[in-house]
Amino acid sequence: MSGRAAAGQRLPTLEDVARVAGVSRATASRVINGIRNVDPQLHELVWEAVGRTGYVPNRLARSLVTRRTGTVALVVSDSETHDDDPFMGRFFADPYFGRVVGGLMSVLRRSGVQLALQIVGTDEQRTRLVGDLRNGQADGVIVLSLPAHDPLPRMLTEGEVPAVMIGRPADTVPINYVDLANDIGAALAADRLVGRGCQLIGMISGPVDVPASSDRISGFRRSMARRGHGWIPLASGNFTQASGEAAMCSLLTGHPGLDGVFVANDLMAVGALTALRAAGRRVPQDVAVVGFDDSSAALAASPPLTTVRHPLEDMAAESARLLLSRIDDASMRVSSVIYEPTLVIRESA
Amino acid sequence: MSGRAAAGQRLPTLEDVARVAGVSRATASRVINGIRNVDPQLHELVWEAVGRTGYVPNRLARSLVTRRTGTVALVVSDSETHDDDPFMGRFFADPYFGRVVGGLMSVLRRSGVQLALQIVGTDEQRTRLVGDLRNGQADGVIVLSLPAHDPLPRMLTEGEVPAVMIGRPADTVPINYVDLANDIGAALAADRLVGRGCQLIGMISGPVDVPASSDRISGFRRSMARRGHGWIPLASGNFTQASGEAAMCSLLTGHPGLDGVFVANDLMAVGALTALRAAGRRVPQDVAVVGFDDSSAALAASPPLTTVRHPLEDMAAESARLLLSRIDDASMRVSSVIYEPTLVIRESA
DNA sequence: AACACTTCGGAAAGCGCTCTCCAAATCATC
DNA sequence: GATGATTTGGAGAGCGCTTTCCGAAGTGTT
Repeated sequence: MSGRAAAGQRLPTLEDVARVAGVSRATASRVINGIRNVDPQLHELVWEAVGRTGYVPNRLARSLVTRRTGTVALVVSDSETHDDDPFMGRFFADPYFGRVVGGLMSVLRRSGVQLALQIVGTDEQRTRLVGDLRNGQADGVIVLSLPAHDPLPRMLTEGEVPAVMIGRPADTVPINYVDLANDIGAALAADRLVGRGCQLIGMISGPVDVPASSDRISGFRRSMARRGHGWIPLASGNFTQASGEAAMCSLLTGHPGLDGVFVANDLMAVGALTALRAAGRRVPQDVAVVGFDDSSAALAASPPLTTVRHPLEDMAAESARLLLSRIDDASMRVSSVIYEPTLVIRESA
Repeated sequence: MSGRAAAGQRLPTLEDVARVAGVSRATASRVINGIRNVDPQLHELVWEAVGRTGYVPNRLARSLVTRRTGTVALVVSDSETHDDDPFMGRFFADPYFGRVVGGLMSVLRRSGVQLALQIVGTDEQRTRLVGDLRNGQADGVIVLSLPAHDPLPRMLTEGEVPAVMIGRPADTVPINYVDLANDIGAALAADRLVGRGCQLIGMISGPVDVPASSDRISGFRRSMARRGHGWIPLASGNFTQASGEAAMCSLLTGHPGLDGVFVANDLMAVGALTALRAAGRRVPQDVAVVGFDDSSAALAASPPLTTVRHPLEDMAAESARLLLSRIDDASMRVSSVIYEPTLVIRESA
């Protein structure tokens, strides 16, 4: 049907289509883009020529003039690390990243929008990124910001690049974001642990300077205080399984009577489970454990983790929708969406 | 330092830089791209103008003429499913995807190459994709092909698009690929299980029509046969945890005396562990379990899984290197790399 | 039949950049 | 100092596409 140009040849251009159809380039363009009314007869002729030549519009050329690329960038903003730092590897291996991509794609695919992945580690890379974006490299960006104080969000707003963050920025920046009510999630965990009758309840947190983490800490503390637990033992890790195991050990050493623990993410919770088992504590009989994220690790753990469900896919999808409408309507005011987590009860608490 | 153009304004172009520096566009271009010798004085002038104007080259325009985008596409080729099919979500949530991205990025980042994500489900989308690629949408592609018989690899070679597959194509296609010696991995598992003294050994496989999966089956069968186990009970799942649990149940029903099982991936192995526990079997005392992948689930499982380590990041990195050199040298012959897996011994076997 | 109004196709001006070609300038050589 | 060989800067032709502008043709009204 479609006469593919012999491989290796110059590909057919709009010019070729126009010639074959016997019309001007302008008319061919109008037909192909469905713009304005075109005589049905010519219309037909053009499409036939498209079929015969095997024409495929060149997106680059089109973007150059329309100033629209049909591409959205997912930028992962990392703090300055060595190139060989294995951290990024760990980040990608964590289901977090994939869930975000999946959520974004579920929306972007429908709109025929592409996703381009960008990783920036240094300020120089950030500057270059913003420059490229202002130049129309992508129509907008979804930002996944890892460092506690990231200059990127501000750079983006100043550069007037349509952007949506997943997770609230640490500093106050007028940028759209989609976030989770981390404090509510922590309160859910507190409820469960206290409701179960736990007396001495500890917490294993993530790094204290990233917003998602500090919100979980403060939310947990506040909620526990309201229930008469004025002080709770705290150990912090870095969201990895190993750090969770270490934190659990230190918690157990300082407070042997611990009978409940809230862990700020599932991966660390799995580590905590290991430490607990090694210490001869049964879960949930001796120590109840509540995790956070409801990642696949929660279900795989034994016992399966009671955990705060983080609707990450939904949040990512929403951020994509937000970005898309922001791209269509530049005048859109900054608006953000906060999702409420729910508690998934399994066996660990 | 850099005089940012007021936001919302037209961005400075090469033309502007040339004017400010008092040279021609051609000279400015040459200086910026470091091409040919340029009078050191002009050189200086141009860079100064770049700084003063805050000029950032427009990649789109550049790509249009150079026919190089500095972008590589990661294509996930899926079989035709409903748009709302949750399968893709599961795929992204699995660490497999993230590990591939991480491996690719570790190489691409260094070369300043971007990664664009593409998902194609229907043949129409595949056709459009190849068209776009031939038009120079990306310099090459890394293909992650899911369906058993995917037309994409052949379309890509016929379209002369530089491509590297991760995982061997099911049909014989002259395309570069990076794969794992799945059969050797299966043999490693067989060794371990037999070496432990297991008498009745079963296997839980993935879908029988995808190469990675069938290679594990045939490799395991062959290796077991060589050790005197002419026939092994087989149940198959679809690589999900739930399917692993179900498969284990059916295996146990048919062969209550089972004392060893090789599971074709860790996620299913975790499911199998659950089924085993429910059936009152201790692991590894009653039944030894060997998984495949060494994903994070293996370490999180209890007991931690003995598993065949799949060096996915390394493979992805290698595929990126292969693609990059293929892009630089179009004449490069088809060449593939096969990685050998290793066995990671933990507690489950 | 003359007028204003609308509809529609084509010519051509770019979008921002690279790169070929040419002329001018520089250098070396005898 | 004249000649040829080599550098080096600028003019301008595109890359493939969209879109403005304009004139020609068609429609309807008095």
